Amino acid sequence: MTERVADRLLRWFDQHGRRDLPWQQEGPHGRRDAYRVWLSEVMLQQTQVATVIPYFHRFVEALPTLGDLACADEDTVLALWSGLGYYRRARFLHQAAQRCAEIHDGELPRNFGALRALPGIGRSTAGAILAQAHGLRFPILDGNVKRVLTRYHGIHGDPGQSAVEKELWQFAESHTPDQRVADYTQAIMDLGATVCVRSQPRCGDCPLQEDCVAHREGLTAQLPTAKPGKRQPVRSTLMLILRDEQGRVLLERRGPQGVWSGLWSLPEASDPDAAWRIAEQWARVDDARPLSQFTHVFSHYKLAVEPLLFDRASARPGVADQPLQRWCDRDECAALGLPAPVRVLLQSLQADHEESP
DNA sequence: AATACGTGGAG
DNA sequence: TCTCCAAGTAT
Repeated sequence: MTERVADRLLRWFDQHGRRDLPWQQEGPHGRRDAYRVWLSEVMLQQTQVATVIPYFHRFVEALPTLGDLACADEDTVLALWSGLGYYRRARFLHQAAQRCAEIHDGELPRNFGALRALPGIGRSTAGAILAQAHGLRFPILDGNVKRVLTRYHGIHGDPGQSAVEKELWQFAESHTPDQRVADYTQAIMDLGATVCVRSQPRCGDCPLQEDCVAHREGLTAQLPTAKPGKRQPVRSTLMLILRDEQGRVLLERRGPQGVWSGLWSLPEASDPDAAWRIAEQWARVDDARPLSQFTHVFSHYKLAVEPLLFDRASARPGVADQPLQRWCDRDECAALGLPAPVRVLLQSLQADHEESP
């Protein structure tokens, strides 16, 4: 009889697991802080550990408790998230914190149903929080676990398909032990992240090698089944950089729908005529200076961006003040959530502005 | 069920 | 340069 999966993973974890991640540090009561575990789990959705770590440090330093998050401005939250992507996560996180303040006595619930009902917390994240923060026996099924389980059990088919996913959840549930659930959860993720990696897995170092179907049948390169690729459409936009004498730039808050929702970004136009109509409210159209174009890649399309710089712009009398528009200097930009390419664009411009004023 | 939703690193 | 996709969730 082969030793069960959980015991092999836990033994491997004691030797090779990651125990120094910032959200694993125990609080004064010898228990992990559920707020930090939650924050880390949300940041880690579709995002790698190395990317998350600096954002996590910055975030908990600025907003150390769930109460701090609940009371924070959305702009503050989005500024802390700026560059991490999938900004809906940040908005949901903020909303969930406010809901905890209102109906859960200012704490994250320890009940699966209540947790799952909070915005941005799905089945896997709810399980991860309960397992990591409270040691409760709940399975998780993230990308790491999917990779390990599809290979170990030899499961073919796109893991995004509901039938495949259902089967994976059943295996995830059945492997989860009663004891050391937090360590087990971390162990299977660590195995996926460091040994059972997507390309060229290190099967020689794997504690599950002896009865892994994919290893036995030479299928590690075929599993998990890749999802059918799609060609990404290309959209294009003009971004207007309206800059006044003090180097302040006009920003607009984006709506709640679509990409970069809730972030502050540059005014955009689909064609030059539309760009002139916007720009002439603030600047001389003659001052238009095209900057070098670039393409920004999203998960589902590409965006070809043509930046247009208008110097000597300023607020004009007669042009209605819009609450969704504001002129921002460098410090104000730093305090707002900006799309990554916009932040880069403005920073490069800032350097330029300081060198040759 | 299929799609929207960011960004950066790896190969 | 290009493809793939990483600690998923919501609609």
